[in-house]
Amino acid sequence: MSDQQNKYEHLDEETLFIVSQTFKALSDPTRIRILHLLGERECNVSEIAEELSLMQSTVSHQLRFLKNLRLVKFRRAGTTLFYSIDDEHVMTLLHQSIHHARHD
Amino acid sequence: MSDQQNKYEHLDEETLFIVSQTFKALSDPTRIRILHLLGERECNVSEIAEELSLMQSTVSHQLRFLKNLRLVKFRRAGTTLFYSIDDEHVMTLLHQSIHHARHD
DNA sequence: AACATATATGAGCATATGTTCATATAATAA
DNA sequence: TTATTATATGAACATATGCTCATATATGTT
Repeated sequence: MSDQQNKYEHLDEETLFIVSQTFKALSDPTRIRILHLLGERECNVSEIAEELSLMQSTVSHQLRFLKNLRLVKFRRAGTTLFYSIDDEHVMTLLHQSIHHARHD
Repeated sequence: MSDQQNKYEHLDEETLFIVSQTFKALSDPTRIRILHLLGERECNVSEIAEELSLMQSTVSHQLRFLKNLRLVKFRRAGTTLFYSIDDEHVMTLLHQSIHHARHD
């Protein structure tokens, strides 16, 4: 029989990268606010900026970040882009964390 | 009757702070590796450094970070400090994320 | 075409972050 | 006490991050 040392199974590089990227997306207050708002309703860029008192440019930059990670998606209506959530799993993580922050 | 506008309920500052801090802790590969290892077994500082091929100083700095957020705790045995997980909820978030990273 | 509106993008800047090196501290042993 | 081992800490550095400003692009309108 082989040794019963039960060596530790390291996380592989790819998993580590994906996981850290995901949490990084959720680690910034501005992105959390944007995701939380989009969790309530679909919004265009200027609506987000106004509702959250952010510069249009700030919102646009963060939306690009979130879109690259496929956490949000958008549909076009003329010159207006409506953004919405594209990753329910990440929203679940966010909502769990919010729930715990409030009840701990 | 009042308007049925259903205004958006903003996240309060404190929740936002706690949530972003929590995810920030999980957003760094080194901290993820340390937490994941401690999720398997209690370890002292040098064990962590050796198992993960990190400098003792790096491990110690990150453990302080995690301890400040009360994600880990330690017990003393002579000059040796054994660290272990102190926040099962955050470990749940981590494990969920790892699971999804592997299956998506 | 010219113009208006909505959004995206690049550069610059200030701040935050993570690692390393050198050294300090703490507990124990001789 | 001195030496040894384990861990913590501060400073310095390089890189990453997030915001703002100015401007570009894209669509629609006249």
